Amino acid sequence: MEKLEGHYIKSLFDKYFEAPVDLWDQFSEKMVYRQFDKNEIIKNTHETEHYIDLIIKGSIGVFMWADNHNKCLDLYFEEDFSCDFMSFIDGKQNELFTQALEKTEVFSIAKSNVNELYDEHIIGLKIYRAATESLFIHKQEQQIALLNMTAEERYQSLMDEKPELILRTPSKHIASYLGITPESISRIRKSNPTK
Amino acid sequence: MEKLEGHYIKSLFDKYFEAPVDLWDQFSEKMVYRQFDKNEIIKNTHETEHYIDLIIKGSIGVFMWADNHNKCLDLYFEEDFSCDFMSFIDGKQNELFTQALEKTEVFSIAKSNVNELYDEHIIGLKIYRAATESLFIHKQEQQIALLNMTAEERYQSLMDEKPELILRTPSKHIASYLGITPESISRIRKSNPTK
DNA sequence: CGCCGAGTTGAACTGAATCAAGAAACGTGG
DNA sequence: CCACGTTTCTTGATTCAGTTCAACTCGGCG
Repeated sequence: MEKLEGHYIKSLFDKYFEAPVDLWDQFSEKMVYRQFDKNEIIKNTHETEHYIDLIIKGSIGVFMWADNHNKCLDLYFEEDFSCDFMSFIDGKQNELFTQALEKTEVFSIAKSNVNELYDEHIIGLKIYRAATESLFIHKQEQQIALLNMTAEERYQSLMDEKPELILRTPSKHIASYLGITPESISRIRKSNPTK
Repeated sequence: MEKLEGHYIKSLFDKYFEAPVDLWDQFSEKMVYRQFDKNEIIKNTHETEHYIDLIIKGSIGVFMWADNHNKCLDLYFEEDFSCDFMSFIDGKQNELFTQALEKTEVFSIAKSNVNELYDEHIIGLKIYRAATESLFIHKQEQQIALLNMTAEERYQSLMDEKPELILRTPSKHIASYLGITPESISRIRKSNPTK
């Protein structure tokens, strides 16, 4: 797939905000197809994020380098919007980088085009509002998990919510995403042979 | 203070988004003065959040009950906007409650008025966009702190960034905000007599 | 075939929690 | 303003979840 179509985009956005198809058709013209190899860095540390990437195939992680380890802050899959939102929002460089975890295809929206959409259509702002709200809620859920749950509970919870994530993602990334070591993941799996 | 004035509101919002004073004057008419006693519950668990509260005096915490403890997810002070944003955004009840930590005065904006502002002025949406973006960034910073820093480092970092918070807030709340126990806070303070 | 990164397993260690008990601070009513 | 009860804070002893370090296995790939 190298060209997007309004109905398809609409179906992706409907969970956030419903808008007429012709708007999405118009919107699709602003999107650029890109693809990345497995392990390719999409946005490196100390670069500014210029794109929101809609994942068509593959998966992308947002990482940060600290204490000689990559810490995974978020994982994105098909139909997710992947982005270092922190940098995208404030327009600054930071310590985060994004990396394709598999061979990955995306449709990218440049920040300048996003801004243009806001100015042209109030609906663009409403979509973006919905998106940032959903980002906030997801982050708060991560915070609650880290504050209230043990390593094992966090793993179980992820397993229940996104079992396919567990299968497709190297366990070292899952480990750092949950704030634990690969060794601990390994032990949790052993002690709990629910697949 | 029981009535707000455009220039004052403008000064509060300018860090998020700049807009003309007359808009803020108009906006101020939608705000209602409320006050709460120390420890008064503002929004209880299993209630829906209907307001964003601009704190004029005092402080407010967002808590959740889990494992026989109140876990503090956020602390707000003068000139902050306090809210259970999770419930405000999705309009649902949840496990969170908000509580005044001191005698507290706020100007509240009802959700219906916020929505009205969005519909009447594109600028209202832009402000809200800025606010949700800032919420996301703050939450991600909390996530990064929990993933990368030790209890002591988190305490030090909070001390450096908001020393007045440490002085005004009961340490049990600071403890749960940082994801540690009051006993550990006490030991950290002892071992590090930087005030 | 041999290498190399990823995953596993074991043993020792440690940061922080838990449990328990006492001291200090707070506020409420007399 | 003081006395008393309640809550918060401190301190110590113990425990434990999860890390660290190190050695080994496995599977994929050049």
